[in-house]
Amino acid sequence: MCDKKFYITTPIYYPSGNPHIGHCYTTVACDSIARYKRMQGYDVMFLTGTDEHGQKIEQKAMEKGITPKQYVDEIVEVFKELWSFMNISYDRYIRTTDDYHIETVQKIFKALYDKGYIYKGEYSGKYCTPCESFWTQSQLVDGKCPDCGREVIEAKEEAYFFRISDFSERLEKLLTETDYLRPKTRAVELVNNFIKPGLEDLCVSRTSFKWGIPVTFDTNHVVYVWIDALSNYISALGYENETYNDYNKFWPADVHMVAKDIMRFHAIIWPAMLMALDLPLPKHLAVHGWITFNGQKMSKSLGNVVDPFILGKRYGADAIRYHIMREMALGADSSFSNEIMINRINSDLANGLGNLVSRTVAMVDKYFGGTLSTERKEGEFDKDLIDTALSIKANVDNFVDETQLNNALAEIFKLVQRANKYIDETTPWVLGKDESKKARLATVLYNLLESIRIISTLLSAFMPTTMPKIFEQIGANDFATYENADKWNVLPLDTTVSRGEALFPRIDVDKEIEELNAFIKNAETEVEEDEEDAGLALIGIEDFAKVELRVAKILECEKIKKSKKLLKLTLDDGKGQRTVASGIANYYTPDDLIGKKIVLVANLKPAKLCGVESNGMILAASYKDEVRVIFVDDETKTGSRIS
RNA sequence: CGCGGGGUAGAGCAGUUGGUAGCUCGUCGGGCUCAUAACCCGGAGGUCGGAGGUUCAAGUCCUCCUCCCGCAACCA
Repeated sequence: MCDKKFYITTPIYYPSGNPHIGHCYTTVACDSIARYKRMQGYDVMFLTGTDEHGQKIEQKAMEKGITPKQYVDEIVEVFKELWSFMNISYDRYIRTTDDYHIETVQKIFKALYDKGYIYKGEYSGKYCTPCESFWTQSQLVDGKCPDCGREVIEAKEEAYFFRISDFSERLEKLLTETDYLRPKTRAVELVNNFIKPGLEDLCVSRTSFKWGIPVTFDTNHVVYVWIDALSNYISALGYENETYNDYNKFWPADVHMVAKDIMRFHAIIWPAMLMALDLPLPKHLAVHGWITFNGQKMSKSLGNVVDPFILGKRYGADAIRYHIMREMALGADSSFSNEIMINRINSDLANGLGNLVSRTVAMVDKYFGGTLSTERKEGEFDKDLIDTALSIKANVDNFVDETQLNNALAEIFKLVQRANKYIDETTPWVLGKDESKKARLATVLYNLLESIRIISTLLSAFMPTTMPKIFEQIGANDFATYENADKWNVLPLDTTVSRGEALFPRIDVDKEIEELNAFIKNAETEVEEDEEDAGLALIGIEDFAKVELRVAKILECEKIKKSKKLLKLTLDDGKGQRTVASGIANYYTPDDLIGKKIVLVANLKPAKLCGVESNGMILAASYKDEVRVIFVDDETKTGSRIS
């Protein structure tokens, strides 16, 4: 029994689609830290899960004609399958649809209400009836719905609010004066953008959809995402429920790891909730960037979503884990491309580590028949190798504690390089030719085995599948412990090795990239098909007739200064001139357009965009990130109706 | 003047409190042959975005300019 505990969490993921490499990023990092801490003897709680409520899930389920619960059940299975595939050692998996979580959330909501931090108010927002959505003043575009551009009405909806503003000062201090936020550079951004302008009370309930946790004392309302999702970190420990009872043991969390898009909620709302509940705050919020693919943010429509299953099957889960963590710098985005990944796997894992093990074991096999003789002879170079080997554990410890996994790995690989160098320095193949140098040879190979033992022990948290294979090969099964990772002469003098398969086979870069690109192409095709399948509902001719399409000529065109994407077009619609703003500045220059004839939607309600009043829109075809305006040939009379 | 981050060798990045500019990959040359055509050593390659300023000394501090990227706003 030890009193060292460690609690680490991933966010709970939103299962509105299948998991991708981005989900892996956070989860693999947490898993490695969790494993490392377990190795160090901590009693670890590693939590992950899924956030399963909300309007979007409700809609998706409806589209598929199943219940929301059925819908999330399916996707949760895929998540769990992926975690199993990636060898994720979570201790607990929370689903916000679990009974105990619901119980906790309801109690928290009530408690905050009783304390006066939640009050019933009116969401006197702007409401767009067709979209069934509320918008804040700042979201409105010229007072109109940002989604459809129609008039919004002043509507009032009953809602509950959380007095988050009560905690402004404490939050600012938390962010700027403590090391809660990692990296801390983000604190400025948060404080300037959200705290300084004044925190608005947060709307924490909804009546517009039903798929959520009901407010016990007012069942028209369901608890909105903030309180529902964030509470998972304590409900999973049994806070205010009977299912678990290790809240006292594990709370406060040591690390919440999140991607930067949800930093805000974890940096502001979650601490505020805990303050309101009078609970201790988590120790650290580690924020990492996104994985970008060839410099672009990953997205399905760009067809660059990396499927972790495909990659894992080709290169092994550990190789993917390694690459993700090696590239991951706290806070920064890391670019992902098949080429970078393959090169990394080749140079670090195949050429560096894999080859080191291979050549060492092969030599023990070749010169000693697999079992080292026991006589020894020290030599130069030994000390330097041993010093390096014994120093890395402490450094890795520090990096892991600071959630700098890329640096932790770099530290370990310093020893890989040092050991490879040691082989060159000591030239064991020369020693092997001289029977009188057997003792020296045994020492050299032993030192290599010891180095590999330390390397593989420390790496076992990061690559849990492959490292045991190394233990096996170097005969270290009983000795590869954390305690031994800064000790020397641990393996028996007459240790026995056993050759095995190549740990990380070298990858043929060109061939693989070609094949991976083929996968991506296929994925793109599927997306296309999906989009076609998801076509709109049928309409009658009378609906179409409501749209007034006319041929118009572009008289003038200029960029709208305040905007990146908008061009301001002056059109002749046959009756007179009108101005239209169009988001095509990335695809066309004014010169491309002036004098051309295009199709105008003439009866669209006006809207103001970046200060320009737009009367209508012009038709363009869009595909992926390509946009082409529909031009009409010059003979067509300006102003003629299209039907 | 909305907020923030960044421009350092071909690419990707480190550079703490100002004091000889480093790492990984790539490239070129050499060494070695135990090993997964792997390993080891060395070279080339940077006026550290630009211009001023502070200083004995600036990638590192100050000012201005410029470009890029996020957020926000916006793709009628």
